[in-house]
Amino acid sequence: MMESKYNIGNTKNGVQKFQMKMKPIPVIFNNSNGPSSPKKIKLNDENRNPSNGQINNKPKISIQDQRRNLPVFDKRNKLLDLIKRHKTLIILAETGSGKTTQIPQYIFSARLQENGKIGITQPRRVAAVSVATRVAQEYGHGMSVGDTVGYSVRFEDCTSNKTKIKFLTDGMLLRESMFDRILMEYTVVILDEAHERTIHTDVLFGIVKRAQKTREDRNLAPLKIIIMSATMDVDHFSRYFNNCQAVYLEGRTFPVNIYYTIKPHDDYQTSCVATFFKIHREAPPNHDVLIFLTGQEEIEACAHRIRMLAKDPDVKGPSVKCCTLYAAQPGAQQMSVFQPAPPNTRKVVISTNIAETSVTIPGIRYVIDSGMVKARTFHPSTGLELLKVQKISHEQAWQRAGRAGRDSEGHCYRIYTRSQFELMEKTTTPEIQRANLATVALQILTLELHPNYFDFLDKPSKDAVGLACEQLKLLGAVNSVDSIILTPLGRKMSKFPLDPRFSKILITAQQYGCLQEALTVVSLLSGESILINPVTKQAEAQNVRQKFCSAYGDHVTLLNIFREFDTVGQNNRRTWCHEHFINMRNILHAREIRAQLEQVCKKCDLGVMSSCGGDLDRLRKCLVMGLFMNVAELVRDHHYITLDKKQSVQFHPSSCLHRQQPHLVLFTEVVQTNKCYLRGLTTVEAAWLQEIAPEYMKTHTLRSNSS
DNA sequence: GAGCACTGC
Repeated sequence: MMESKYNIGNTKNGVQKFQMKMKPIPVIFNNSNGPSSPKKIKLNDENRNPSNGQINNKPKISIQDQRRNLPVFDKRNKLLDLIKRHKTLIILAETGSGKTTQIPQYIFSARLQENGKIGITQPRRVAAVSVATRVAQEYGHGMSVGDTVGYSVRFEDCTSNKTKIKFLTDGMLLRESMFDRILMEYTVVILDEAHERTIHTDVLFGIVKRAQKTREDRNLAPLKIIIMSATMDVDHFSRYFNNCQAVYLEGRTFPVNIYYTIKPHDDYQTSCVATFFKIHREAPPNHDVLIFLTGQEEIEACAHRIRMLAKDPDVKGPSVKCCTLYAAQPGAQQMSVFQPAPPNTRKVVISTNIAETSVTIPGIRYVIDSGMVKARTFHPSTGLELLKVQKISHEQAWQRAGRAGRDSEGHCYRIYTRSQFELMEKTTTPEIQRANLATVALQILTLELHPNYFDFLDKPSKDAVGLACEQLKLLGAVNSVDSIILTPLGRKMSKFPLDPRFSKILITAQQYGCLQEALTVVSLLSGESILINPVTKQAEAQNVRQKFCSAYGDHVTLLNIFREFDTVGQNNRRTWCHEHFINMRNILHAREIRAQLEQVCKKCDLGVMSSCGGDLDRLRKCLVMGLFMNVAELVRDHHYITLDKKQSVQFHPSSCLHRQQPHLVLFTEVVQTNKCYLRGLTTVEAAWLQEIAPEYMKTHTLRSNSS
């Protein structure tokens, strides 16, 4: 049997061998605490309530008292005065200041929004929904969400004509801006969590700045812009917004003691385990631990080691409840992280960076920070995506440490030395500088601007913008790479919340009579993977799903799975998904996406919902319409070369085609890990390429024209 | 025959 890199195998030998090297050498930390954080961290008054009020055994304090207890409360008048006087304001606010829930209410009570709405963006759906719900409660007077206070996220618009305070995801405001580029619905726009620098917020910076100027020039109702951020680097934001005013707001979190290792540790996984047991011996049982690692396999391996070691009679300390947390996990498993550990038990959560910002786990007193993260980067010169384990930035390190100080004083053990820390990057590279920009370029073009001249806070590279424009031209969204005018096809493409290549597939599906199938495939590609591949039951998962596999490849296989799922009755779904190793949350999500895309198709007058039934050539040709620049041909045994950049690649082993070697395939993506792998494959024929993408084929010739 | 961090429309 093959041995996994991380020794998860359950063979007797594996475990025994594993146990031999399981007692990790203790990691020694520097005990002088040093600065606990570059930010000012203030200790809570005993009587004060944490703003989120999650963990609190003290008598209930009224909502209005809680509001008054927030640090931002004392600054209310000063803030309102600043907001009144400045058309753009940066609010630098620490965690726990209450900025997100309070500032919109202050503005509203002072009627600064006049006849318009206050829009507040959040990078994540859950945040937009939960903050809106909280503010509606605080606002009181029997109001429920959707009245004065509402939210708007994908698939869920909870607003009415009475709504004045509207929380929405940054992606949602970006989409709104494509219908009204000067955002006349709003008189105040607050871009919250700006320091996270999501690709959507970055584009919005340019859009609100421009909207403000345009409204000024045309004597329309002014647009107030408020940027709320936790970053220390205000100057950068301020310069961009014409040297606007910035104000600092202190927060309320508990002190976190930081420990660095005395010497560097290359095997950060083992060091994390060792550090956990050091804490485990010393800390009271109800003090929980959060460990940051990089990925699923590593996390499961680490969990296995901790569970094994915890059973060791030599190990001192209470019993251990070990949970893992990563996005690809089935929902139920994720929930167990939030359940408190039984009495006299220590909970340890091993997580990816999902616990950095997206998920808050109550009760964490200790954080162990490996200092590493798995990140996706994009290389515009090759068009290649790279998934790579790399060092985190200072920003991320402080964010991780802060997770130990949510409810009370905490501790953070960094599995790196102080000098290693000093060498890390200060900030995380903004997403816009490491992503495929095709969608962003299309969005900018809807504003009749050229992506080369868009006013970015931080410009993406010329290569990246060039590649995006080139792709849009190949797809027919523009007539030339310099054009700022979208073709009718390009305008239609911009209506879809999709990568332009996928929009193209849907728009042309009608002419191949396979819109139904195209919708299904694109929805499945657009959401997260529906396949679950547990490390220990991989063969079983692949066997049971074998019946769905198509000789045409992965896209048709996905279609088969979705079609079968649709025939399963509501009551049997959960069992069916479990038996077939299908992620139910993700397949239901894909179905939601499908419904939304179908609506967009109808709005674009794409005609009746045609189906190709069993004639799957039509679907495959239709996929070529959008993905002709993603084609690879066989050169020798299992080795392929991409038509576009002549990159040497292989099929990813998870593909249902990986044992076969068709002459020509199209792929959804190429990802470089240890090797360059193609994922999401469909076999195609050379003649189709000539027929469907004659322009492209003029500059890209196949090695062999025999198909 | 090997491994896919995380959001969002």
